[in-house]
Amino acid sequence: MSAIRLLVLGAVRQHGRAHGYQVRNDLEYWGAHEWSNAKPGSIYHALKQMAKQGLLHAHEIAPSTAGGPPRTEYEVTEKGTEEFLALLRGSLASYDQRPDMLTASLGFMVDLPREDVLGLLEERVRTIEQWRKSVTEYYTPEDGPGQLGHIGEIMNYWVHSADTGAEWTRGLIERIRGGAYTFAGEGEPFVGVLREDEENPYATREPHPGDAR
Amino acid sequence: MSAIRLLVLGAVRQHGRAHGYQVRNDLEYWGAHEWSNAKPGSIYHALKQMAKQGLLHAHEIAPSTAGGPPRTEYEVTEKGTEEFLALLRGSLASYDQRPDMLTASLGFMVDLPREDVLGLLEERVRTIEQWRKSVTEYYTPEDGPGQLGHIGEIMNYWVHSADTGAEWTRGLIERIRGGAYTFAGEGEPFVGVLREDEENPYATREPHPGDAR
DNA sequence: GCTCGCTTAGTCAAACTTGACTACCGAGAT
DNA sequence: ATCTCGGTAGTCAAGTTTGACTAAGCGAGC
Repeated sequence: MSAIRLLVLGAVRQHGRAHGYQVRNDLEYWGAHEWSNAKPGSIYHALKQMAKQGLLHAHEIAPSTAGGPPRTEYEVTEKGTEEFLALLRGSLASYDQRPDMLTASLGFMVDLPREDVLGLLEERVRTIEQWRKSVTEYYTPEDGPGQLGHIGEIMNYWVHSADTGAEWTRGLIERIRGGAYTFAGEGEPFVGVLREDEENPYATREPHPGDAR
Repeated sequence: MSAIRLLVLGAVRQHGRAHGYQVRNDLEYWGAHEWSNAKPGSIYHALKQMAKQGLLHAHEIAPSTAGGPPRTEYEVTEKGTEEFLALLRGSLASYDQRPDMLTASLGFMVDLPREDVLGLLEERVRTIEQWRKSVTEYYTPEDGPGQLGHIGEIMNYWVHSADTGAEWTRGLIERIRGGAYTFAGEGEPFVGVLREDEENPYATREPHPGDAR
């Protein structure tokens, strides 16, 4: 699964009630069009689909005063909140090697209590270690590792990714355990969306070099 | 773009001529259903689409002797070979953070001359360094990095990934420069597909732990 | 001689993604 | 007065992905 549902649910949730264009602007503000598949079509599709599945509640609204077609506003339902939290926990704890999911869940991690996040990240480290073990066991032929030829580089890459990913996760755990950031139930939450009247300082900027998506 | 086209072109190319089920078996042999979106539907779709676009040439074949519906055999056209090499070079040189593309291109890298691969990997390192620079410049606010809150962890993760990715690439460059592996034009190529009569030792195995795809 | 299950080979609908496109309004320029 | 331009809000067709499903032959067992 892509990060689009997590992102859209998270954006609507932070507003309380939001229309598609607002969500679209938030995701652009977060730079999500750079590191995920957050394009207009995907966003509107996700909104409609999740409304159909009862994760969002859609309010039909009269034409906006600012031009353009009439807009629909959405609210996250209880079921939607559950889904959001499940997606968030899942992508913090699992090692699926998808940078978009991890990036999105880092952005939302403060919506969970500190202790929960620590537990999930520890689970993540365990998952990575287990994955590493299964890879090295599985792809080491009986005749010794030299037999694989250049295919061994694939395993080498995977193991390197797993090791550095685990190392980074341990660093994050330490920082969080050391008191960094403000988590759910610890006071004023971090504000990560644009207010209705606020302009987006990151709109229409040039892409990063080397982005081949 | 996903890795499916690169994988399918590569598989057909190594056979010279192959039908869909053969490609499907190769990809399973390579474990590609574990680390990419190589499922039956995607494979057959890619074959048909690339045939329509002239990258593959389709031969209609009589019903197989082994049961099942009649099968279609494919051959890579000249245009398809160009596309394959372009995809391969592109995914070796660019930093798109997609493990499936890099994994696939590591598997096929020996289809290129050694010097070409070295050049592409050096380009990869430069691309990563440039990307890292643009990220750190862009996301460091005027008031100092502390202002970002937990959002700074996203940048931290990206930078960590970039640095470890560059380091790994430098290691690979060294090994290849040191004479490892057999590249195009250097003699007997590595055989990476199943012969028609060979059984697949990796068929229907249990998934790796922690795979959340 | 018949059924059950396995392998072979591929199809299909539903969902998702992509990039381009539409339609509307207001503000400033002509 | 009207024209065009940029911002607002969303739609659409084409392509891709997913997971379940089909259909045909073969061999083991009854």
